[in-house]
Amino acid sequence: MAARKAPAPKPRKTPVQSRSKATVDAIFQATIQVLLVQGSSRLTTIRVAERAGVSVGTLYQYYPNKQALLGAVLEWHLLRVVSTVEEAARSAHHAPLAAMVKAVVDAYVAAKMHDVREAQALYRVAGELDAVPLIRAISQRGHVAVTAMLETAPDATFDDVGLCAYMFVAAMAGPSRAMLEGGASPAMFAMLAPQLESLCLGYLQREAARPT
Amino acid sequence: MAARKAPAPKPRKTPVQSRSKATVDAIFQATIQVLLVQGSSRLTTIRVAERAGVSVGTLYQYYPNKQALLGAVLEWHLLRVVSTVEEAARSAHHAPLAAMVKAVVDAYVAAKMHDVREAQALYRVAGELDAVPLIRAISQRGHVAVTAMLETAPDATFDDVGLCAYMFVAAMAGPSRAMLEGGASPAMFAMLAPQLESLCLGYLQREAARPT
Amino acid sequence: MAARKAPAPKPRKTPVQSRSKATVDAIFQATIQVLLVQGSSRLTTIRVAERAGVSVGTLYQYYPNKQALLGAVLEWHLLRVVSTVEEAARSAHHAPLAAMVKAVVDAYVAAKMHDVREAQALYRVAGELDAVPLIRAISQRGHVAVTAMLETAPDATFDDVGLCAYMFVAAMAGPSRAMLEGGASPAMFAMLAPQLESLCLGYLQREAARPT
Amino acid sequence: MAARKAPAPKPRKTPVQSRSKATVDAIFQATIQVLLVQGSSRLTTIRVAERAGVSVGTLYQYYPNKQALLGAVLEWHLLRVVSTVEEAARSAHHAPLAAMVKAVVDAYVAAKMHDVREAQALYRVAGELDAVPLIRAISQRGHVAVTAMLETAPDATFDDVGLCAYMFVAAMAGPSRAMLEGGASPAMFAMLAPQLESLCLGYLQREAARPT
DNA sequence: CATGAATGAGGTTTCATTCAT
DNA sequence: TATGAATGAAACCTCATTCAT
Repeated sequence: MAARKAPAPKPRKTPVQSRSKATVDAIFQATIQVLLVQGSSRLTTIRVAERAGVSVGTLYQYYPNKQALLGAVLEWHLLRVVSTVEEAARSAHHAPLAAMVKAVVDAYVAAKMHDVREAQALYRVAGELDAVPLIRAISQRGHVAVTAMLETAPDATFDDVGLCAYMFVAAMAGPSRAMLEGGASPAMFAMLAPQLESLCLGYLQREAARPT
Repeated sequence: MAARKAPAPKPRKTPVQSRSKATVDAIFQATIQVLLVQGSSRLTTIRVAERAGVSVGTLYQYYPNKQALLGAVLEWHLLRVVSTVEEAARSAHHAPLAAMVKAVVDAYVAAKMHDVREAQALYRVAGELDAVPLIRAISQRGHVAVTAMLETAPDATFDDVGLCAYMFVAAMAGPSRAMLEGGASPAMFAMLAPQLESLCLGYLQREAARPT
Repeated sequence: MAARKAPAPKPRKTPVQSRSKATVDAIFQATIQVLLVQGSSRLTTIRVAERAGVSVGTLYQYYPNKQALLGAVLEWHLLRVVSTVEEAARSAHHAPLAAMVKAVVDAYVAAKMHDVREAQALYRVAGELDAVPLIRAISQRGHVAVTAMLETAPDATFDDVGLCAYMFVAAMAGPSRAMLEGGASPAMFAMLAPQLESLCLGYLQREAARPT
Repeated sequence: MAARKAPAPKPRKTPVQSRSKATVDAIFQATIQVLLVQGSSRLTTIRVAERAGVSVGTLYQYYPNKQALLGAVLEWHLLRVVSTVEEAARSAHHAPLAAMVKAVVDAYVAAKMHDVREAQALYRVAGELDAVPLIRAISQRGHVAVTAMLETAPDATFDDVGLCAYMFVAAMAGPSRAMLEGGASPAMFAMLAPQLESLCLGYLQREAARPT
């Protein structure tokens, strides 16, 4: 499943003229729009170009192929989520464990839920790409930030901070995706953040309490 | 994403004859094989038929179209996972909370990790279908089983057992998928089950301790 | 110029049904027709399919891509020419040198001029293919046949029969192509065969007369 | 193949300024480079312009379209070859037949083999153009020069000098191309010139000896 | 004049589905 | 009933050419 896929190529041209800048932006936004409105199976280069108000040829001036385009959009999305988490983690340094968890969970939920369907759709297309390296690299940033934060907790010390940070971040994804994929009700969504806090805090407190 | 899709058609023929049964099985296995070996974008009806050792025509005798086939395969996979969880839950009735969690987590991890890549690939194609109702229905069975189990816990009572069961089941998926998608090391995989236990037990104990 | 090119793939399906046989034949003939009527730059798979009276899809059932199709047509043409030469050479064993030359030249000119424009067009497309191995292999057959013939000449012996055979065959191509490419008049074409005889016979007699 | 094609347009601007001259030269060289490095099917105007260090727009200032460019490059190449032959022919006036042949063959082989692959590639693109008139016109110059030379031969007279000159020049192309297209060994290439001499001299001597 | 972004027709190829055998 | 050849819409991508800057 990995061997078949070529590494996702990068944009082929850096926009030097201002006209270009507007065009790439339009293509970028159009990709997300088509993904949301039409679904991943109807996401074609022609439709993206049409929605962006440019011709297919123009699209291919900036992205050498469909994969490159999708890769760029996915990266942009992941970066947005991870930077939100990074910032939250940084702001919670030296806070009590419960406050740390609340800060990170709130940031994560806010970022993820902000564009609920966008996230959904992007995870779908990620499968067609060889997105593993990208996802891994960006996740790494989240783990590093959360690890650094946990190490400053005044009321908890961990045997394996890295592992705890990994589980912390990964745990948030489970119920989030479950609600997205299962089409949960607004009432359920309202409970997501507090429940995630409970989930992660319960875990971290257990791990902090463990005998070395 | 949902409005566009017609409800997934059902198999058009119930396998009453043993020959039919064998054919359907072959098609099932072939679908998964092609998905794993060639990837979702190369999953074509002709390739499935070839791998199953039948003709395309025959395939279309059993499934009116590609969606119906994928839906059936996905359902078959989900049922296998959920029934494992159901059985584990049933067998842990009246056990202490920690034992319950261990039973369910072990069953879940065993079932999920058994066909690691199969699960991955199927979730991918699930996006192309209108699989939400199916996923919701089958998840529901898992929640019901876990809810029933939790209600018999001798050492814990929950304010909202249904919600706790939901979070419990959903939480397991987060780190599991994270490891699959991120291509974790064997060492990491070895820690999955105990860590999931800690995660879920920490959560459930917190929730059980809460004041009503 | 060689490294860029993948080896021309072979037909992908052997026609087992009689309907298939007719289809491949039609596609084959259509390719030549389009090449002649429209020219090599207008030779598209769609046009070939249309002319063959089938759909593009059908064309691709028999040839995995355009190159494979062109390769097959080129091979067929070359085989026709070389087998004509082979037969002529075989029939002239033990004849006097002049008769040998006349036999081979006449056969060559007849085969080449038979489909003048076809030969032209095919040499053009050959450049887009990696046709070198094919051309070399088939030329080899011609050289072998002519070498064998020359060795039986009662009135001439050669220092290096292989080289002489090579030059003999290659020499015929020069004026032939010149007339084709230069668009010679019918009067010129009429002189081709006798002139080629003179050319080749002059050469071979010189080489036979040389001191070892 | 001829009726479809409009007469190849001429360059739209004569290089009077030195900057223009340099640009035209750069475009010429770039065309040949792209042809050799990327192949005729990847010979695009943008690639030529890039390699020449100018913009497409500039390229179109000098040549109204791609055909005009290719025509100009082909003409430039052919002129170089033919002028070599002309010079050799002129220098061999009044020499014995054997010396004439040697002079012309050596010049031809030197010119052709000098840019072996260039010649090959150009003949390929020539097919896409309506290059027949051009090729004929330039060949004509070669024939005229050789005819003039042959008429001064002190040791031979020909019934139809024009025809003999035509065959002489055309004959050289056969083995030359055969070696290029067949990818002959260096040993074979070393024998090309002497063998061509033998071929052409044999022919011319036969023709000179013929009874009127 | 030079530039290079934009165009869009057209080329190659794939694949779900049908239907004559 | 099973077969697999045939279909053709539709996907991806390229490239000669134009024209606003």
